[in-house]
Amino acid sequence: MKEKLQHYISRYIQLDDSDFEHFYSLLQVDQFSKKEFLLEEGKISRNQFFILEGLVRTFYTDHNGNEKVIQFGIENWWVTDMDSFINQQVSMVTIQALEKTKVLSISKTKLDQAFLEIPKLERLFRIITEKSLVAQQRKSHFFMKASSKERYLGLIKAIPNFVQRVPQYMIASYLDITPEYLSDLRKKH
Amino acid sequence: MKEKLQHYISRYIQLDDSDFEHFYSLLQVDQFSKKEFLLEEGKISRNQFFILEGLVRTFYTDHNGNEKVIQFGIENWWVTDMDSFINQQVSMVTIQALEKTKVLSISKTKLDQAFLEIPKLERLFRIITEKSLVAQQRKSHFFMKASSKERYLGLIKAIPNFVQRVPQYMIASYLDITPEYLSDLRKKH
DNA sequence: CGTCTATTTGAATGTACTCAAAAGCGGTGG
DNA sequence: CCACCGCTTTTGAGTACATTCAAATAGACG
Repeated sequence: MKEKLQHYISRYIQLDDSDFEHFYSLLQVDQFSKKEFLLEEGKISRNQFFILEGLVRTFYTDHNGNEKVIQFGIENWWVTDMDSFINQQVSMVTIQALEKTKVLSISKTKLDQAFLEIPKLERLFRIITEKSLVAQQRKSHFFMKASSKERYLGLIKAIPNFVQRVPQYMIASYLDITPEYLSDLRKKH
Repeated sequence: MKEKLQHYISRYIQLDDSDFEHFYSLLQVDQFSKKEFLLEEGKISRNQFFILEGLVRTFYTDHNGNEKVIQFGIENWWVTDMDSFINQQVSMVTIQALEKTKVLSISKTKLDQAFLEIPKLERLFRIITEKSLVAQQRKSHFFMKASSKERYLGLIKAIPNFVQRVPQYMIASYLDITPEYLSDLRKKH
């Protein structure tokens, strides 16, 4: 738990034990059972979550009342609605556990405090944010570039075992196609 | 020039004059004439650019040889291909000036140096990166949510005067529709 | 003024959607 | 342990949105 975070951090910056302990003391361990919400649409995202184990999805509800998945989050990922978290505005999205999920969470207030008290964290979160940005851009470009069939094949190639942990209609939603059409694609290959 | 950057920075962090001068000394003023490239596909993005004046587009070339615009950049924006810049990998995109464009540029090496010598810059770039991430996400979500007609209307509403500075086929490309279909949309409203 | 580039028009086509219904699957209670 | 219920996936028909391709028209610039 502690070690998982420490190991994660060590991939990006060097943080001595006392700084790490200090940071860790600002975090809180939380558990969410299947279907529970980490964040709900219409509320403000007060926390950023580091996933220790489990699986979550982020989705919004469109004007027809359909839930559209925009991201999945797994072990060793930070998740939140950045727009809501940073600007402390009402969120347009919901984050929900798809499995029993254990996280470390930190509030906006405490994170801001952490930045002041442990300057090295600025670097860590700069790097994490850069990684997120790159991931987000790669996703966008792939979606623009690829046909829906290629998107599907790309996904099962990129994270094969992950597809089995998630119902197909959520995969379809993530790929931005209807479940019916995904079913078609699967049949034809 | 100097003042533009200073003013921009002051929106996010407080930086004393000596730190600012130090940072500024690592920057270089560059000018690109219309159609010139700030970055070319297949090369590594060595620099990050702060646009002082002018207009650029970022695009990639798809398998049919069509150029697909993924972003425009204007005054007071930092542009680069983050994926290529951060990981110093070959870039998949090209950045081109659409007008005579004046920028401040900083190399990866110098920016890394700057982070070590002026720790406050970590915070500045963390914040800038967060802003970019949020902008990128807003764009993605809007594109997922809205129909192509809504995307067009949204664009001309968001940045009306900007549409006139850019040929229509680039707008179409940015909206991820064909120029023919955009022409249709415009006719019908 | 002529040439090159950008935009519009139109017809044929394809990709993906909607809606309705059937089939499959998994968990729960009797 | 089986039967049923609810949820998920598949199937199919009809349709809409957006594309391709070719050609005509308009616009910009030297």
